[in-house]
Amino acid sequence: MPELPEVETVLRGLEPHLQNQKITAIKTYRKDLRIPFPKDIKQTLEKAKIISLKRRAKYILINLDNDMILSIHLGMSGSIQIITNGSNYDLLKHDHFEMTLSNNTRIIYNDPRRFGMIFTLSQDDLVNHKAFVHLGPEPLGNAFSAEILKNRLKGKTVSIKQALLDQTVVVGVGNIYACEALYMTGLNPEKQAGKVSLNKLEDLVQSIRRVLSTAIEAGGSTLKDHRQVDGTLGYFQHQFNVYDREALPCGQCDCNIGKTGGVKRIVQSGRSTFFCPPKQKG
DNA sequence: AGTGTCGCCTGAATGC
DNA sequence: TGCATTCAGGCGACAC
Repeated sequence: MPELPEVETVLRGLEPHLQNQKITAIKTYRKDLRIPFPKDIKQTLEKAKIISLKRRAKYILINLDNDMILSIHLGMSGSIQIITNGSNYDLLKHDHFEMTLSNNTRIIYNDPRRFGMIFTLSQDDLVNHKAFVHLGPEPLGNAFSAEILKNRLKGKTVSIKQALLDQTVVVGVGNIYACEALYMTGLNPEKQAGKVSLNKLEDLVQSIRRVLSTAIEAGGSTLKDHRQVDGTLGYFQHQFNVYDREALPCGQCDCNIGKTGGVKRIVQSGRSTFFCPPKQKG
């Protein structure tokens, strides 16, 4: 469930703890997540120094001074715990990976459903690695625009909702923010992707940018709150306009709910879509 | 190449 | 109470 904003929030939470630290120990508590841990992960990471943290799509990329990158994907249920100053911590069920740093901080990855991925790659492989080579533009970057989107949607017969979830179209948008962005744009999620006008796509691009930016801001405050309670970084709860609000009023509701039935839930390609029919006719 | 479906995985919620 | 079923979803694999 972590989408771009949650991943970005986790990254920002990790950054101050990881930057310029040396990795002193790596432990794996099982052999795989969604994919196996690299066999040589210990050798690759131990003794390396962390230079910087970046994000590409929903991947956290930790750049090391040995020209390698540690890539972490939270999948659907991944979260990260930061234990500082050698505080006591008993491993929990589903803690699968642990990294100890020279500042005596422990970074612990927990993932009940194990849809996440942890792997390493070299800087040279970044461009051509199969996880990254087909990815579309970053929605918050300069390379994302209505024209680009129009181009990528050309001839697509799938719904605009499904297209937004397609990583080759645009990255970082998952089920929740796809629903929210379409609501904000007043676009019907079932509209054919290739038939959305350039004008509407202008609106959609702005909506995607806004919904993601707002969520990142919300994540920032969540981060503060979380740090006071414990060191868990991961998915955070947020107020949505339509997502998970079946039969309830939408965020900007001025409809007669008795008549309209409120937010509608449909299933597209096996995924729930929530939308407000009167407001999303486009 | 584009599209549709399935499987991975656990825990919460629901059904009988 | 207890057991079985359904659902959640990011993303790769696969079939057509």
